[in-house]
Amino acid sequence: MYDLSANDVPDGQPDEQTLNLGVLEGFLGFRLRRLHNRMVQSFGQVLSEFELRPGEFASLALIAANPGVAQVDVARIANFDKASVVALVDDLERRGWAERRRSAEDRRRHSLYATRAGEAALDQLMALARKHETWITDALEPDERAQLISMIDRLYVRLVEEEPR
Amino acid sequence: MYDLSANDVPDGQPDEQTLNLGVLEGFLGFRLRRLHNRMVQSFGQVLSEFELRPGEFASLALIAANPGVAQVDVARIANFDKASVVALVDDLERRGWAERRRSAEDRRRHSLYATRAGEAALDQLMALARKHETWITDALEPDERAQLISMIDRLYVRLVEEEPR
DNA sequence: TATTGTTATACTCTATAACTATA
DNA sequence: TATAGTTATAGAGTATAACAATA
Repeated sequence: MYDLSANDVPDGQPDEQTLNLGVLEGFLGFRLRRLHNRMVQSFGQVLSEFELRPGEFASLALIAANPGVAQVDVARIANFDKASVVALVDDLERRGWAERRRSAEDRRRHSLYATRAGEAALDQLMALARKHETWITDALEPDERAQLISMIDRLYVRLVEEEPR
Repeated sequence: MYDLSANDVPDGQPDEQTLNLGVLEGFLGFRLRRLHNRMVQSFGQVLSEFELRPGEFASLALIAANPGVAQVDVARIANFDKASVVALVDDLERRGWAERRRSAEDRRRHSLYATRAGEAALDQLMALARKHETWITDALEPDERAQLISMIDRLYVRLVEEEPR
């Protein structure tokens, strides 16, 4: 097993399997990038048959859960730029999984809806995604998964609400 | 404050501030991407005076903590591709913060060393980074930070060691 | 044959700015 | 004036493949 934490490798003789993390030890950003990167790769492999990007998956899920939602709100919740959502929804429409309808109340807005095909696709995708997530989070104790999500959300809210210091 | 969790928005009337996360509720990948993205942005703002990429920071820290380390080991620990490390070390050399020396034992390898200037820069960078991290993780309870890192590491090890399912 | 470092290439994700139509 | 969506563009991050030198 990889040793991913600090250790006592003497200077000048770094082991091949283990490395001293030095000042990165206890550094959240480093661990987060590393994990996120692996998860994107792994998730991509699991969904490779669909050739679906994480952003499309997330957008489809948000649209299905919030019929009539505007693009700008999808962007805000998923932390996308509104320009990125344009391309994501383009893709979803091309697949026939979602559609834009001009909002009657506010004609600047596109109300987004998942199609029947989109709902069906989401079911399939979720079955795969849930299996994948379960496999990963089996590395945690039963109650840690909810704890982890709670912590991630609190960190995210902190970053959204205030300026970096 | 943003409501980032599920709620009872009725179909067809999604609120502007809150959105139903639907199947994404409890979905780790989604939360992780959102947080990671914000942290990269925020960290970039904090270190903007250095015009330093997260990868350079991590590489410098690993090299400083492991004098003589090979590029391939930096890549493995930080989860970079070995080709990416070439560019990162190029940058560090250009700044005068690190240097390559051909290894005597294995002439395929470049042994990496932080320079005095590199050590000094790392001190400055770490002061800023630590301040930033402290500000963010103040959103957590005192013992949660260590818990979080422990969980992230266990998830990462799971992903590194086994094939996705 | 396998590994280390390198180069070249391409693709995804994201950021930004400018534009339009609507409010 | 401000907002929603769009377009165009550029940059960062990463993955892949091929190659030379070395093991």
